[in-house]
Amino acid sequence: MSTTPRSRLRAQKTPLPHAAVQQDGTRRRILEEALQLFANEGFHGASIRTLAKAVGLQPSTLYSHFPSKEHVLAELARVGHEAHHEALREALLSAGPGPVEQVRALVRAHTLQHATHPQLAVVVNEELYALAPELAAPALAQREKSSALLVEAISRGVALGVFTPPEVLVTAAAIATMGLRIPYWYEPSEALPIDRLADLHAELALRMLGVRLSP
Amino acid sequence: MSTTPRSRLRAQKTPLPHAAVQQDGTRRRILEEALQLFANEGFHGASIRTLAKAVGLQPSTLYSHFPSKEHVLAELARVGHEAHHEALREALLSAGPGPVEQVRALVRAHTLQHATHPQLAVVVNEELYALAPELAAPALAQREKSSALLVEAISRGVALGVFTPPEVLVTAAAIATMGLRIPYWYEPSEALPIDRLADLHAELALRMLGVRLSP
Amino acid sequence: MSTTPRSRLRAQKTPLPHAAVQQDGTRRRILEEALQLFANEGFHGASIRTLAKAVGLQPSTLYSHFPSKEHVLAELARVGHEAHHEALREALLSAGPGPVEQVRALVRAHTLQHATHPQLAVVVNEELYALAPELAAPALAQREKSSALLVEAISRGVALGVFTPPEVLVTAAAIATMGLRIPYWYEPSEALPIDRLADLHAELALRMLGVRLSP
Amino acid sequence: MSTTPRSRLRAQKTPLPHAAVQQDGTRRRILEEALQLFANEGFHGASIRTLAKAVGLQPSTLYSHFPSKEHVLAELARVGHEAHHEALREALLSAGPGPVEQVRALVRAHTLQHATHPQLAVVVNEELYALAPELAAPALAQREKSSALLVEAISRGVALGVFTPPEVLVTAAAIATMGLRIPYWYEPSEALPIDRLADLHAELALRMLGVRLSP
DNA sequence: AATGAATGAGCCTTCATTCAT
DNA sequence: CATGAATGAAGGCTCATTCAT
Repeated sequence: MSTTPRSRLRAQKTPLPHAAVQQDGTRRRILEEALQLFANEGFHGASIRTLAKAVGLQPSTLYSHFPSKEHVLAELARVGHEAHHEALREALLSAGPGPVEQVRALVRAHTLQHATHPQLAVVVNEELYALAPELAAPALAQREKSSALLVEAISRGVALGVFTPPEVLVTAAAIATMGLRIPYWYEPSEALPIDRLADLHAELALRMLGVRLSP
Repeated sequence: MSTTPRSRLRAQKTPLPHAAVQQDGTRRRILEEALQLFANEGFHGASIRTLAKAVGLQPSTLYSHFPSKEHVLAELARVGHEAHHEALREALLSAGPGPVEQVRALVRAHTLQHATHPQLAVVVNEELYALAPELAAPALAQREKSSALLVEAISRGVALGVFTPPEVLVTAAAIATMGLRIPYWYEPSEALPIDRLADLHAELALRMLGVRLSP
Repeated sequence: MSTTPRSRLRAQKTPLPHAAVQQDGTRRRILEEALQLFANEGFHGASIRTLAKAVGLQPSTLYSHFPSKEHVLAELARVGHEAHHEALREALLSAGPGPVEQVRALVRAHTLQHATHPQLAVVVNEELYALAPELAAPALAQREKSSALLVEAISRGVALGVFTPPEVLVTAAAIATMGLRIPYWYEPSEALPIDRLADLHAELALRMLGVRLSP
Repeated sequence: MSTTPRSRLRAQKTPLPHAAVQQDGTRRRILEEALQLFANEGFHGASIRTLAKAVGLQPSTLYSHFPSKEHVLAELARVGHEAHHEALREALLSAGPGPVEQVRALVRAHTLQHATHPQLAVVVNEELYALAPELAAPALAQREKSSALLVEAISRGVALGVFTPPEVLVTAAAIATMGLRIPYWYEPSEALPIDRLADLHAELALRMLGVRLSP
């Protein structure tokens, strides 16, 4: 009854993270367009034909670059998780040794990543289920490692008596979750620039952990 | 390369909320099975054939009960949003007049709803994009009203000087978001029963709002 | 439902006949692999990609050696029919002038050819229909000449009163047919070596023609 | 370079054997057209689209009647082998107890079957390789049983001293083979009607077995 | 000779849906 | 209400082939 081009996100087209930039020309263009399509219409909702048309190729040509539609998603998942993990790791490295600084750094990086690459965040978080287990595995492993970084920082803070969360894992989940929904409601604006959002999320995270910053 | 029955949720099959129980037998069984399928495989990933088989009917028979596949999703969305909104309203009614009590009641109800009906939560939150605007509209309207309830409670607390969030809307989003991801990681257990999870989320919400409960 | 590598023949990989040996290296390797593939999976069932992989080349490279997939089959057909015809001609030359000796020589050669080159026999006999008429024509012409050799030998035997078949053409067809099915059931063994099979078929042929050898 | 509608057989369209006549209307028409197509262009050379068009249906409609293209072939194989086996069995039943009569009856039935249903014979003999093993299995089992009938009759004749073949199995193979190639060269004519062909093949078979009928 | 990207037609099959029964 | 045959569009993917390098 209705031919509906509906879109899941408010975000405009955003570039791939640096991790994927080095890829060869056509392959990269395929990834870029697939990112938009999978983000907006879902993996199952986007067709190879639509993707090919978006890239300006014949459907069959896609198979010179990826062995299947699933592999395109798998590559996006790999790129997305890698970029995310790298961002967290760098944040941790440039933060001081204190748990407060570290959590702040982690949350800021997490937030910035999701606000800067909303489509990638959505695809990586919502469409992974469409992947065969063996193709999803690498991404899931990296995801585990990323969330461990936060849990460890929190645990150290608890051990040091700096953090007093009501329960560590539930609180860690709550903190990580704040970032995940960003693509669905947030749009950068002068009133709320990305960097300010990152600060706010860090502040909220620390509040959940029982840290009182301003009296 | 892979024949993969992959599932998005850890949750087992859960019943429809009371709001949908009154529906006629077959129609209700269709909704129940559609709920499982849309939750696990996505709206586009689940086919009318699969749904029919799950219900024990021929595909064509579904059209005696719903005018289209989209309408099945729309009905689930209606039911889900209605149940959710109703839960929030009741929570608010049975809470006292204080903002702390009200936020606690709202967050608890929000959490309970998502933990008790994880499939419905997922379908309602992730699959609405597959609906034509006119079919999604009622659900989106109700969603607006629901989130307004929280924002209002927070705002009154701010006005009364009870709450001191760093920023009202971002904080409200963070609080609401805690609930939305529950289906993806939470499973009821003795160590963390649903009611305890609700308490924890309420506590975390109040912390974000600057309320110090235990000294 | 099934990913099935099925094979039509029991025969292992066999070499091309001498007639084709003189061909240049890569071109010959293409013919050799095509022979296996066309024999086992049929002309339409084997793809240029599979063939290229078997040879260790890219699909496009095949076109440096043959103008099309059909031409590969045509060349196999040519080689096969030529080798077959050559074998019959040589057999006839080294046989004495008597019809019995000649039929024996022809049948033996026919049998040996089919037992020694089962793949080629299958391709040449079963896959020719996949060729455009103009490409199939040379092979069909040679086939005509080959079967004429047998019919002539028989006819002379009849004229001389040595052979008393119930009907010349049907008997000739029956004799020729014995060889054609060899690839489907025969495997060389100590109990039934190729040469013995050839003798048996010759004996059977002569019996059909009414010749009583052993009293 | 060439769009070639080539045909493997000289035979015109022939009906399905009685065994398949009882099938429901559309399903049967699919089988009938598939028989022509698979016989003339091979299983891989015939497409679902071509088949659908020949039946006057949409391609998708075929899947209301058969779960896959392979299953259509499997059903033809079943029907063909069943009809063939049935013909042999009936021939044996109406023959007297003597080995000569029995071989004559078997060969006549075998020949009649192949001359009357040439396309079925071709499909059943040449296209079975395109079937997944589990789908081909029933047909292969029946084939085994059918050829056992001939071998048994011959063996009994040998035991009784009536037959003196040079070697039982090779002779049996030669006898059975005569029938298999009929579709490729035989066309019913006044000069050589089907029944006469059957007599000739029976005569040739008995000659191979060492039986001298007319002095 | 060989490559790899690209093509356009075509592959088998599944899709949501309709309709006569 | 329920069915089963039918539809027409679209699904992911493979086909043989071309061409610039």
